[in-house]
Amino acid sequence: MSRTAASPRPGRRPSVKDVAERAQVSLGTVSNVLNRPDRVSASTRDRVERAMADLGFVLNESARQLRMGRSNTFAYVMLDATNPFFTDVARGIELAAEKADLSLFLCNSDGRSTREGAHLAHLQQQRVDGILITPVDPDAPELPRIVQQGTPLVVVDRAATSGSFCSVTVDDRLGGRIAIEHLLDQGHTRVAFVGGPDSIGQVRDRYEGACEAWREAGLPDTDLIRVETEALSVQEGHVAGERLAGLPKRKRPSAVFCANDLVALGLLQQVVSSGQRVPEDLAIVGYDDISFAAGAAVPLSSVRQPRQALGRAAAELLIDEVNNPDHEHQQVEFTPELVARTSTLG
Amino acid sequence: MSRTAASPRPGRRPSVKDVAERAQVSLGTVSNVLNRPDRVSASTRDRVERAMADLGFVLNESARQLRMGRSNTFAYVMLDATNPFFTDVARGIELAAEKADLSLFLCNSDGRSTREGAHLAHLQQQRVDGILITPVDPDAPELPRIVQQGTPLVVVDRAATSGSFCSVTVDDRLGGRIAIEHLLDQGHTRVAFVGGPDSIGQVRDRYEGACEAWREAGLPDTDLIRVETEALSVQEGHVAGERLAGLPKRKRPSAVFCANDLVALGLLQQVVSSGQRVPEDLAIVGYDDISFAAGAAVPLSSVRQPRQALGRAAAELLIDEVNNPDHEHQQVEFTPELVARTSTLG
DNA sequence: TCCCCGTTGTGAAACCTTTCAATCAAGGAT
DNA sequence: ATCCTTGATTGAAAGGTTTCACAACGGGGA
Repeated sequence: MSRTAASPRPGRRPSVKDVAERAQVSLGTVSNVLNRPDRVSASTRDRVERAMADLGFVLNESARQLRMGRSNTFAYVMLDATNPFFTDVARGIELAAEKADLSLFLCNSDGRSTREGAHLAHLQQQRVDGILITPVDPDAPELPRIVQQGTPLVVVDRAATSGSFCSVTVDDRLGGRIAIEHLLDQGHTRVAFVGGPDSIGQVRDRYEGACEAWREAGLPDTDLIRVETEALSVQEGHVAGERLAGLPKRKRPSAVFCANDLVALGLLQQVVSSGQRVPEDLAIVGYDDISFAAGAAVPLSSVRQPRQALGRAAAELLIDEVNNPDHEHQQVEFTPELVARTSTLG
Repeated sequence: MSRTAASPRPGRRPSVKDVAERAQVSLGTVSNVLNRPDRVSASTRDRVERAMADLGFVLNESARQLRMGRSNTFAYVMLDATNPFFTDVARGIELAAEKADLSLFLCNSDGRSTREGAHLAHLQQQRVDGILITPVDPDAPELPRIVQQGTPLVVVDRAATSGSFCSVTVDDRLGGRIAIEHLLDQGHTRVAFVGGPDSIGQVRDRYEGACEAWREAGLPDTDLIRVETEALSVQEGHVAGERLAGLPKRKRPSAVFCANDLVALGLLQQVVSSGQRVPEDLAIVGYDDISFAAGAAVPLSSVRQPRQALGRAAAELLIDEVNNPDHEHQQVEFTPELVARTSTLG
């Protein structure tokens, strides 16, 4: 392949100054064409616009930001960009941001604190107007520090512990509770909770909710089995399925509650392919209701979270914080909802 | 909730100047601490660093960029952030970028040209060092224009038509061909191709490859049925399943080749839930081999693309273009590979 | 004819950083 | 005592934009 002729620019890119020169106007006028077109006569405006087109002028956002002190940009630091739950949340944020004429950058921490920290530092230096984040650790001291240094921040899908920012969550304890109550309704008295690691707050809360409901039903603690996974992935669901199959028959649960749908789908696949029937031999309920849940060959019952709404609410809180001097930090909590499908209903 | 005491900053954020003042050094020295720490004595360095910490100094990236003329940032404009294929590509890009000490911003065009255009304009203004993009339309005149205006660009998963940039692709015709050849091997003589809309280049190419293989096998064109969908989603796969079921029995295919895995999974679910067996009644092969494919209750055969490698290669080409004055544009093409699972093997 | 006002256009200052030539101090060699 | 060298520090310029006080111009009213 041959290198195509490079653009004929003389090293530097055209600036407003160049445009001004070519259009025979002052620098300020060019800026006016850009920002207050009404304050400049039609004829000069034309001239300036033609000059911009001829030169291939592209405004330098760094310079503008430097001058203006704001960037009209939000960023969302996701915990796991490959989990459909988070991409849906991102979609909700994006829609709200678009409506408010803000750009949105997505960053992926991939569950690693170091990567998260690097992203945060960079975003702060970029002077984004606000940061949305689903943090690896919501108690990390960086978060309040960032706010304190002047960049507003909203935590998504975890509760704010520090009082210095808003948060938007779904009630994970309640989610755990309704999942278990549903299984109890179906007559199950021996159930496994599959998920982990325990360092993930969402997992802890869902498990606790499950325990509460279990105890209230008067069932013995020992009949709610805990199977801990190393991650919330399809792969780990598979592994968990094998571990369950290894249990002596009488200890085996008749139903499983998975900490998220990825795990549930992995488990489902393992269970079905090993010849068991779902839900007759084993009922399964997942969490998140990602779009693949309904599409599984045994449609998966799941605890639905309002994913897009979650994102939208978070973005709106941030927008308020940026624009409204009387903003007060809020903790918004959504309510999950059980979607019962074949995997628990026979 | 009460508003927590705002940070005690006096309106403005601390700049190097403030740091310099507090540390009793000149402005240039602070910059040296930041950029060439070796060129400043240990004692002053300490003093400066303490001042930075005390003031909560955060470097202003806009100013730096303005001065330096480069941002050390790439961006990837994705076609569909909710499709696992693209998030995996993004992951590959991210890993390569991280290794080269570049930040990566992700943008989602969501298949809409207008959104894509808005993102591109904004990125150009931000002066990102380079753009990776899976375009809605690879022939859009914006792409060469952006390059011509000085921002290098690499097209991902589509071939470059203009000679002004690199591209990284997977051979979609070959992918279509091997999918069909696999089905022919299994003895199928009546097959449907499901996917659309036809405006998507990937869909066209895969279909053409399929046709070629079909003709070479000497089978009549009419026995390769075309079922066009409105999008490449799980939902649309479902719809397509219903349409197939509506065909008179003798016209019904014994196997289906889907343009991507989302469609295949939707179809699979519809087929299974309507009581047919896979692959006995209907064999299914998908495309992309996303992680949910292996995890489907009938594990899905699929044409695997090297997703992460695709992203990595694209990022590396862009890095070369940015750093190497002798860079020559290249079209890199990867080869897809069939992964046979239960959905075609019984 | 003169004054005032509204409309256009101007030019310099400010935003914050990096760079580079120049200065300064101190110590070693002559 | 003087000169050189080395290493540390300085100060000013540059980078592209927006803003704002101001000038220039023309026209309407008195």
